[in-house]
Amino acid sequence: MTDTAPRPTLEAVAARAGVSRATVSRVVNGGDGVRDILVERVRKAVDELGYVPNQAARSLVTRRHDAVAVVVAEPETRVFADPFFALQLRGISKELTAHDNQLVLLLTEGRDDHARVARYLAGGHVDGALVFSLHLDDPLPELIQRAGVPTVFGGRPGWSGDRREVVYVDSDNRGGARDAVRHLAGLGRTRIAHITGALDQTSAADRLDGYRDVMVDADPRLIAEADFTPAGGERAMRELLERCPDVDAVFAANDLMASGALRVLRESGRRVPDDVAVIGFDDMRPVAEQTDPPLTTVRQDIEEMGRLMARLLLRGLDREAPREGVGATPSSVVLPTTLVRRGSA
Amino acid sequence: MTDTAPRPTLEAVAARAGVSRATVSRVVNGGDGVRDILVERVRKAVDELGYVPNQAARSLVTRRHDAVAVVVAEPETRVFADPFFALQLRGISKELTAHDNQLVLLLTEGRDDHARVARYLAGGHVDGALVFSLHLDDPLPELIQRAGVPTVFGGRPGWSGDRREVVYVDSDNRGGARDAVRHLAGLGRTRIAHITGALDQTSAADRLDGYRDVMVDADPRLIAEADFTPAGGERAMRELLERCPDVDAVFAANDLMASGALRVLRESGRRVPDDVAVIGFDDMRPVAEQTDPPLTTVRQDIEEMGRLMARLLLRGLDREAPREGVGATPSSVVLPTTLVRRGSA
DNA sequence: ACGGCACGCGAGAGCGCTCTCACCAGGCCG
DNA sequence: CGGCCTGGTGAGAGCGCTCTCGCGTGCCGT
Repeated sequence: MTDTAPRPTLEAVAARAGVSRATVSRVVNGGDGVRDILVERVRKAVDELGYVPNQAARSLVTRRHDAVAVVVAEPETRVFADPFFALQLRGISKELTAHDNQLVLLLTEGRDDHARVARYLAGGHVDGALVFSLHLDDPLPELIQRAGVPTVFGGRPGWSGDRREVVYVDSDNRGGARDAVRHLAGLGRTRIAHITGALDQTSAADRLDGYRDVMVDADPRLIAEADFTPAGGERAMRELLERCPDVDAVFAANDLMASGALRVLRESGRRVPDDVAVIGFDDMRPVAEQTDPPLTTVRQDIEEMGRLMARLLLRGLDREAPREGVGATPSSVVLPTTLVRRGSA
Repeated sequence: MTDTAPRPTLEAVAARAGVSRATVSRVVNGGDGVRDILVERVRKAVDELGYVPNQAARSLVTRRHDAVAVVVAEPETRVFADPFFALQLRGISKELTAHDNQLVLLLTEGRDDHARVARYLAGGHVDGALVFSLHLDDPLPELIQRAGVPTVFGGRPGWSGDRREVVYVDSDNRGGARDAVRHLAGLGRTRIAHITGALDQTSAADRLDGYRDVMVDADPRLIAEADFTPAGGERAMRELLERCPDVDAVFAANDLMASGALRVLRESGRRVPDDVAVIGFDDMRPVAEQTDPPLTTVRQDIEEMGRLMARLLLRGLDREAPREGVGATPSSVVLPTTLVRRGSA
């Protein structure tokens, strides 16, 4: 807990290098149009003095902050409980760091915080925002969009976004689900059940759609609604066994629920995968690799999603590829998933 | 992706309210010493114009940022893989938000990033830092301390800190370990083994110390070194069974390793807890509750740790309890742990 | 040889805010 | 009834930086 020493200013560096403030500024910001001799002198002075530009002063005039807000809505929910969040953040962080941007984290708890976040974003403290919001009825995305801050969403927002373009990055939930179910079908399974996630989240809804794409006229009793939690998975599995004792495969909308299902199946005396094949979603390593048997699951590249979100946002901010018409208004990206085969299917 | 509209300035509000900039500033910052009539007028003008203070301009003069950096070193390691991180962050976020501070997240990957972080902190962009660094030999804590930024560490840093006071928040790892081992002893177990965490982390070392406190002259073969991962736990458990087939209890330094140990014990035909009792550490719910049998473990209040770190830092920054001599220089805090009994011991 | 034209550099005007200080009322004391 | 405080207000000087100008210098063309 020490006090900050008085920091040298541009003026000080200028004096030491025997040039004007303007020249120091030029050097510090790239040094174009300054003779090499002077550049050298200034660099030396900067080093000797340990000069670091005052970001506040700079932002005041440039109106740029080189900072991006990451908004995570309602972290009580699943995002926060699993490594998802950490991985996305890591991807985001890497990308932002590579472009010298800071990451300002805003976590919201409940509706009261929405206003706070909106105010902060509208306050122009950051150049843009990356927003994670899971629930269909979450008012946050719209609030943010209205704040007029360039934004990229993590996961397809439930909200349709007027006519303004909403940019998001998501996994191919539907396609991944299709792959999973097709794999089960390819194994010769015919009574393939689905344990859904919380259906007020687009990811859960999309995975259900993927399931239906393949199981075109599936027995509706083969679909059990749950909530992405292990306990929910257990409950759903019990329901399924009761309704359809002949079930021979289960596609759970995430690994946590799949692990719950696995437990119930074992309790009921079913062998996995012999009697019932099980597939999860996410490829949450700590869970998927530790279940018995190890879980076959649909992997999504979480870290890459984060990185991509940041990249899209920065591109939109003209941080890279200034014009060229190339990335003027970036559009949403849906990342592919891959099926990871382990023991359970 | 919309552009930010031109934001009203203090001047504009002043004009509209028919007062001077100074008065508006006073009102915005608490409004002491301004007649109620004027306060009212200014508030109205602020609302009508949607005025939000420009933080950059404010920081420029106040030299305060109302922002705190959270530095997470080497997130490849365990912090990042489990909900730990998310929970701490949540605690930190809550506390910071309550005091109107922003959270700037800095994740470092490898040594190269150290300099970057140090530079950032030294750059005076934030008022203080909360630092998570796990490894004994990590140079980061020292770098940061030298940057002269008020800092609170998460977990006891391995580094002793010259003579400057190092402030940290930690769980009572040693005490928690003692409780666990005593509990096992209380169950009548005599051949109590310990699976350590990565011993280059203070938490692992402290838990080992706690184990030794109780098992004063334990058979050294009862101690197996591992690394906090499930695979490490499995390996260690196998070693233990080989070295000491008569082992009747295991205290693992975290839940992940305990889950691995559980698997190996089952494979070997041992019943838990009948033949071998098992205790973990952390109380990572998704793991501890899902093992078979559910894991008895030592709980630490992660979120509270985060909250406390933030509180200590803010207090050190004079954000609360300005003088009074009360919290002038906050000192480290070690939070108690509690034993959570489930099925495994 | 002289006018023009780069190019390199410095002077200076702000960016939007805070904060000190001087000023002007009143109300109080002597 | 005048001097003096006191509390409320406004004027103005910066905080450290960027960026536009305009002024020199050296170099080219004719």
